[in-house]
Amino acid sequence: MTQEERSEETRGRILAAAAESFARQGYDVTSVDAICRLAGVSKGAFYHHFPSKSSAFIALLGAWLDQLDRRFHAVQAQGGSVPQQIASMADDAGSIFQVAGSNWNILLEFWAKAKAEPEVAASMMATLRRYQAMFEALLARGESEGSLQAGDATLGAALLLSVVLGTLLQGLLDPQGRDWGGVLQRELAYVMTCMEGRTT
Amino acid sequence: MTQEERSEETRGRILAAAAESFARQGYDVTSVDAICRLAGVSKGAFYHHFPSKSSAFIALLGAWLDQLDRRFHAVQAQGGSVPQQIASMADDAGSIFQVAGSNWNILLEFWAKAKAEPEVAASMMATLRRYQAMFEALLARGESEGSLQAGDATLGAALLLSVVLGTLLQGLLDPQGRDWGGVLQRELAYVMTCMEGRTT
DNA sequence: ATACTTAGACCGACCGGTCGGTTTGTTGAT
DNA sequence: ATCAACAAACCGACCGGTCGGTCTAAGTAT
Repeated sequence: MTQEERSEETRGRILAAAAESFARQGYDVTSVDAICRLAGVSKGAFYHHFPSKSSAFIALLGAWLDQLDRRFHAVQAQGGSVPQQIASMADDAGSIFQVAGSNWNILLEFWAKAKAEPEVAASMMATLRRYQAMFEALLARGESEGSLQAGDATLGAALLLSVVLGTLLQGLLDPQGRDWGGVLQRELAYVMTCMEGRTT
Repeated sequence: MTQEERSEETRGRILAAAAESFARQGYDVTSVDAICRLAGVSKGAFYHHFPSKSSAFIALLGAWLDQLDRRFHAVQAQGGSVPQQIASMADDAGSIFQVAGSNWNILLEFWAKAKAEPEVAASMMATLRRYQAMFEALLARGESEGSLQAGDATLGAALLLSVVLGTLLQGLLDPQGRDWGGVLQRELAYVMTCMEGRTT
């Protein structure tokens, strides 16, 4: 294995260990030593790849948002009517709930840290606003192609975002409570049928 | 001032200081010393009133949930049709967004800590399920009194909860972004008009 | 091919400082 | 006098980050 490959793998192991620890215990409770232990790596290695503990956190946030974007664009690339695309996204998001041991808990950490870490806050705000704009554009397109009469696209986009985030939050807080993937699909289907015929 | 009054006031000051610190910096970052400094009280006083830092956190969570319950019941006690009551709750929840410097940020801390602290997790799950049940009952009542045709009350209740939580989350992450109180009101109004005429 | 050099990857002991919690002492109400 | 209410010094554990040193892959000259 070349040096670069090895280096990249170590970096990846550190990030994976950090993600798991942050998701399970939270950022502050997780010590750098614990991350290194879990990654099977020394502290020196950690600080060779990251200048600080928080920089690893920021890196995770970036990777996470990138992955989200890729999912989003994959759905949009496959085409279809607007209601179909939204249903697709609901399926996609829903399927994530079922992934056992997935690290979506780290989302709570991102959200919680946003109020103290300006960089996290900025990322989160930008992401929220970007998705709001994307949903608005999607609804407007649906209106123009005739598959929707949602009325106020801004309000509709906010509603869709709220439903997704709210359901996600409930799923994180009460994972065993219900089949949240299914709930999200049905909620969005419900809202979409409303938007398919209305004038307000 | 009697001893008991003085004691109660000190306890209150500690709780208020803890709430503010937790909301602003987060639970783990906040030191007991910082709480005491903010409350103008010594460490001895803190550990006289609370056996541990986390017990103060749990006490705050309990107080918070109690306050939420009181708001909820106040709205229900004033009567009115089901759609009116939900609009009332939207107004009530919406007005909270405008309260400057309110400590609703502590909600993020409660949510984040739920994954590591079983007691917090249990409280959160129980609260979510209780409100789900209350919304279900409310929708069922609306159906029986003829003011609603929401269809699946379980789904409808989940939808309402998701909208509220999702909007709340967005408001916490991007407070300056929009008038979230107004957004919540309009979102709920939108959903309610859907529920007023439908058979699915 | 082989010996030598170099630079990045990695190790792990260590440090200054902080934190949750305890202990001991003091005060004021009853 | 007694005891709850508080103050303040104190303790041991731990944490983020540093630093001198080691190892090894990759280049270079021969």
